[in-house]
Amino acid sequence: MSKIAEPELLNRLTQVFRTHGYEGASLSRISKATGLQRASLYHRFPGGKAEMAEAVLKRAGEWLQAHALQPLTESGPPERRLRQMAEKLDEFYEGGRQSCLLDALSFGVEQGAIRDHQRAAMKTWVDAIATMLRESGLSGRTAQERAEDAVIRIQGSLVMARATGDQMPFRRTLRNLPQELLRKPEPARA
Amino acid sequence: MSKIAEPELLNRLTQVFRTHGYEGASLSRISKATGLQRASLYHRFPGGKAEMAEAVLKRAGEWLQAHALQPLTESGPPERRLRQMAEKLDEFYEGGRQSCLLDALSFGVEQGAIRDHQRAAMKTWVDAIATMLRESGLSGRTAQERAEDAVIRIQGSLVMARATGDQMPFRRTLRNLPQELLRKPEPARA
DNA sequence: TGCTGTTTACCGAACGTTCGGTACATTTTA
DNA sequence: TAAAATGTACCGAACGTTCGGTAAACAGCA
Repeated sequence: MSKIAEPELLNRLTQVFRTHGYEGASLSRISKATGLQRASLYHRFPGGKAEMAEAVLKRAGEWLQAHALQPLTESGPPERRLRQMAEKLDEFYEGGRQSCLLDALSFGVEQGAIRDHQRAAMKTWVDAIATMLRESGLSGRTAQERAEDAVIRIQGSLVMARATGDQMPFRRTLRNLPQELLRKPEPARA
Repeated sequence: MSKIAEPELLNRLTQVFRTHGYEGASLSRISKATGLQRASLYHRFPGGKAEMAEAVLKRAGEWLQAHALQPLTESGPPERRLRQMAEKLDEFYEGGRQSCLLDALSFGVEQGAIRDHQRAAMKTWVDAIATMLRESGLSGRTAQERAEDAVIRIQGSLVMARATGDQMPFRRTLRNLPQELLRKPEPARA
């Protein structure tokens, strides 16, 4: 059928968007990365670049859901479940060498489906962690804040990794994530 | 002399780069935002867009150094100094509504002066916090990691703010920053 | 002071290139 | 052979950049 199969095509598209952002992901670059000419790309994605970005976001979201978030809902000690998530995130972001699409595609994209998708993905991610933390005994409010904190730390360490070229902070963040999230809540301060 | 003075010019340039990233900051957009025609921009910045981005980075770095990092070196309780930094960061990022240039300009920019500048800026920032934490009694290693953590949290919460449109996580991150950084180090775990 | 040459700041128009996108012919597959 | 997938050739628009030139401020000197 296709000279290049859908999954691999999406892989390469993802790579381009992650590296260059939305505006930097020109059709020339995409064409070069995928081996498909402009017209062939428009055959696969009649909606053009916007549809490519959406497809890439959708797929990344599905992968994360299936591999990183799904373990959170299973049985076993909470710390273990969080470690599984961290492991998958490490894989997804290639140890900090790859950017997050939610960051890369948040510049220059005004509104529309892409923005909506981003917002929803972020919420899904936070909610999944928060739900798990609540089931582990944390209060609703603490669980929510820590879940946000977890995503914040991951995103921030990816930014730092990209800006400095050093992946260590990212890996350390992932490693410390489980215990940070599960630590005893400190009493409210004066 | 100038129809638009240097500081205000840089303000508007900063705004464009923050919002759209490097590739998204087209000369048309910059021209519209500054009120200067393309050619006039090249009078101010003979090096073109790259020089504009550099100038913007330089200025942002100087502002942060003078307003957010300098208080860290002064006298007074550490927590108070950190609160002053957080206050200035809140101002700089307009409560989470503005992106960080270190993030925005990290896509699509291959290498060269801009990349070097980013790397240096990130290091300066982390070092300033780490030095202060060390002076507050934290061990060198803990201080370094927590300083990285601080920057990570700020960057991450900005990403989240941008992706979700909600500024609360950013503000909460800033508010909690001082106590998070100064809390007693936990003993090494099993 | 008045004159003159230089500098500063800006602009309109155009440069060649690349952008995202399309019509249509050709190849591949079933 | 019909349909699906890909390639060739091209479009108008926008890209970053440069050129030639204008108006005003500034300089030195009589």
